[in-house]
Amino acid sequence: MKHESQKTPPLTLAAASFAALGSEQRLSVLRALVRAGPEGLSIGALGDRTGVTGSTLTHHLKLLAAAGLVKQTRQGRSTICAAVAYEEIQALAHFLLTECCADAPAPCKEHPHG
Amino acid sequence: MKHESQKTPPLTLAAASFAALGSEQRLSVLRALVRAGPEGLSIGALGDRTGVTGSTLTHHLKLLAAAGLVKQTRQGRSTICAAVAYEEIQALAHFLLTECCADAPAPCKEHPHG
DNA sequence: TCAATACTTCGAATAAAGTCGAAATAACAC
DNA sequence: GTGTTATTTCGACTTTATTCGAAGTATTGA
Repeated sequence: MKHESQKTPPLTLAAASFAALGSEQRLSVLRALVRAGPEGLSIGALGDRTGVTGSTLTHHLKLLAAAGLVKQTRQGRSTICAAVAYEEIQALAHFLLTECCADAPAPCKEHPHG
Repeated sequence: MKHESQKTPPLTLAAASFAALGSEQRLSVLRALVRAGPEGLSIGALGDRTGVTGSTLTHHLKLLAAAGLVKQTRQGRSTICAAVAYEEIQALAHFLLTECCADAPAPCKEHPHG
């Protein structure tokens, strides 16, 4: 933990973020957004791609946005969603692994500590 | 990320793994195991550390084991649990990010592809 | 053998998520 | 203004998860 580039979210937020990823529908939605890159996709386009109903999509996207995995912006009458998963996933992985082997009798060599 | 040993789990398993991480109780249990390192902890020791009831712990650990995040072995009358989260988390992150920007009009430079 | 320990399984209660369609809102075209 | 498109909110319902205690299964030690 030399430089502060990696920040670990608090337990509650980390759990909420993992939970947001813990649904097949939301996971495929997020993957579609990751594929789409920074320009994102509208809710409608996501519906076309995933076959999920509009109101359900709105609901899922709100969860993903609350978890910080997706950023939403209004553009005319469309809502454009873009994944910010890259940084988030790194932070989540860091959250889980940052104290790896901290209580172990011998320090571990396999797991590089941040 | 040296050789091609990064394998991406199928959608269903990935979602189940993320869901297994999406509970504060399970997340703190797993973090205790990550802290404990490869020697792991018994269910009883986990109960002492987290204040979770035995049968509930058994239930949660089964989920974590099914997701491949924890490995359980019987040792006498104790069940020893150890995190295998490190590799799993890398694989999950890879699952989400491996096709990053694949559909984007311009290839992205920020996100290194596996 | 009997009793104690360490978990696991079972069953049932409560809580939370997921899903949908219909009505509501908001932006645009005319 | 009216009508169309895109999304959101609402209300109700179904499904799934969480949680617990009591009873059950191994394992060990006396």
